[in-house]
Amino acid sequence: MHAKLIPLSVPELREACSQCNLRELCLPMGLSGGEIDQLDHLVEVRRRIQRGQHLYRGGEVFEAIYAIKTGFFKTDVLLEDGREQVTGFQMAGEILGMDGIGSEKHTCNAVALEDSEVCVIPFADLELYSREISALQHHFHKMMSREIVRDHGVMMLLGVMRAEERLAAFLLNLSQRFTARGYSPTEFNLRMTRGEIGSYLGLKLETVSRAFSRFNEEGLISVHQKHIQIRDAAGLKKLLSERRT
Amino acid sequence: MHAKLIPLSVPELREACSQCNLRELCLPMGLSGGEIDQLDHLVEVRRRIQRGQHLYRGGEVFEAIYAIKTGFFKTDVLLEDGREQVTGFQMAGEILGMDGIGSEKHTCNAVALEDSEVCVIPFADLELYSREISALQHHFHKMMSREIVRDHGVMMLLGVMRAEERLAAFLLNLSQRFTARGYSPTEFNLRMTRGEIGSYLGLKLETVSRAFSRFNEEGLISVHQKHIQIRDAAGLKKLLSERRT
DNA sequence: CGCGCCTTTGAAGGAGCTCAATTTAGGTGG
DNA sequence: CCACCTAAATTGAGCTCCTTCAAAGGCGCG
Repeated sequence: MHAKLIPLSVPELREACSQCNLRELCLPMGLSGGEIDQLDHLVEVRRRIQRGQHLYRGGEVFEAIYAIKTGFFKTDVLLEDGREQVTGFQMAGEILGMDGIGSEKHTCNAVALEDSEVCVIPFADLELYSREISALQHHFHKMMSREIVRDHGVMMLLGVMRAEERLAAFLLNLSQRFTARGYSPTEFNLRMTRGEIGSYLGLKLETVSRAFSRFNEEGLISVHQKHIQIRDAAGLKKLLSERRT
Repeated sequence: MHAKLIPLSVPELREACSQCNLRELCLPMGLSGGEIDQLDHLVEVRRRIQRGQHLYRGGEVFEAIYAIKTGFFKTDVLLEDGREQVTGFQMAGEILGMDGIGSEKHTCNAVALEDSEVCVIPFADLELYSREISALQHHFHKMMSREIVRDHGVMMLLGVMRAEERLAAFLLNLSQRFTARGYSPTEFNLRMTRGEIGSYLGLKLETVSRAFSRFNEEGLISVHQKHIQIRDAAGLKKLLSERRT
C-alpha cells in the first residue's frame, strides 16, 4: 500500500525545479534563475502514485504540500453518512495539500485518477525558504489566494447555475487548463467518471450523462465515453452568459 | 461614498493589536508579547464602513487585507446576468480580502451588513513582517488554509445537502462562531436577510423562510424575524448526520 | 403614520433525482 | 483470441423537493 518514494540523490535528478518543464506553471513561476536553483534543495523527493491510490487522506498529519509533476488527481470530502463532495480536479503544475496547513492535518482526500508523480515539498522548508526569497513567498501566497478564488467559482457553479451551465463551465475550464499545458483546447480525454463529475458539480451521474448527450445532439461537443471534442466553444460560453430565470 | 479613514497617530491608538481584545482570534493569534508589539506598526489605519457600504468591490486594485474589529460583513460574487452568490459572512476577528492576492485585484465584493470597523493591513507590509516573524508567517498561512477548508465546507453544503440540512449547518456554524466571541450560543440576531442566507446556501428566500418555520414548528428553534433562539442544538445536529437518501 | 423592504405562506409547476433496464468498454483468465 | 465479468455510461419513466408566482402581513424608518 505504500507509495513509491524516489529520493533525488543523483545530481541530475536533484535539479528538481530548474530543469522542470512545468516551472512556468508551478511553484517556481516568476522566480529568477538563481532563485530557482535554490528551490532544487526544497524538493528532495518525489512520489509515484498509482491510479486509484491516495496521495493523502483526511485526518493524516500534514507535513508537506505536493506539486503534480505528471498525472491527474481529484480531492474530495466525505460526510459521515458516506456522501461525497469532490472539491476539485488537479493536473500537472498544480499544488495539492494546502488545505492541511490550518489544522496541521489533511482535511480532504487526494486520489490519483491516473498513474501520477508528485514533487514533495516539506512545508516547514517552504516557509523557511519563503523568508529568504520574497518572490517565492509572494508566489506561494498567490497560489493559495487563487485556490480561494477557484473555490468561489465552484460555489457559484453549485449555488446559482443550472445543470447544463455547470457542465459547460466545467468543460471550458478543463479546456483552458489543457491549453495552458500545451494540449489541444478542443480534444481531450476525461480522467474522471460521470459520477465524479456529478459529485463535483452537485449533480447525479445520470444528469451529467444526459447533459453530455444533449450537448452532443446540439452539436456543441462530441462525446464518446471519456473522449470529448469541443465543436462549438462559443456556444458553450453562450450557455453561461444567457440567463434563463 | 468614501469610507471614513482613521489614522492611528495618537500613541494609545497606535497600540493596534497589543491592546485589542480580539488578539486571541485575529491575526496576532499565537504570537508572543514582543511580536504583537511589532504588529502595532503593521496596522496604521482603521476604516469605518457603514451598513450597506462596500469595503471593496470586485475589480478594484488589491493593496491590503482587512481584519474586522467590529461589525459584520458579507462577501459575494456576481454573474454577468446579475445572479449573486454570497461566498461568506464574516464577523469580528476574521480576515477579509485574501481573494485579491492572486490577481492583485479584488475578486469579490465585501459589504458591511451593520456599521463596522476594520483594521487595514497593507499586504506588502504583512509579507515584510512575515519574513521577520516566522510565527506571523505561519499563522497567516494557517488563516489562508482555513479559508480554503471553510470553502470546501460550503461546497459540501451546496453540493450534497438538502435544504434543511444546509440551514441547520448554517445556524450551528453561526452559533459556534458567536460562542467563540463570548456571545450566547443559543440566542442571536441575524444580520443578513433571508435572501442573503438563501444566496449563501444555494436556496431561494422562500425556501429559507419555510425551513425556518418548519424548525420553529418542530421546536428546534424559535424565530421571530431576525431573532433566533436555538432550542435544540442536538436536534439540529441530528438533521446533519442522518442520511435521507 | 405611511411607505418600502423584508418575511411569511399558499398553490402550482418543473428541473433534477430515483429507480430500473440496457449497452458499452475494458480487463482477465482459459 | 474469445468468453466472461465487472465497472461505467446511456436512456427511459415517474416522482419529489425546491422553485416560481402570487398575495398578505409585519417591521422599521423617515
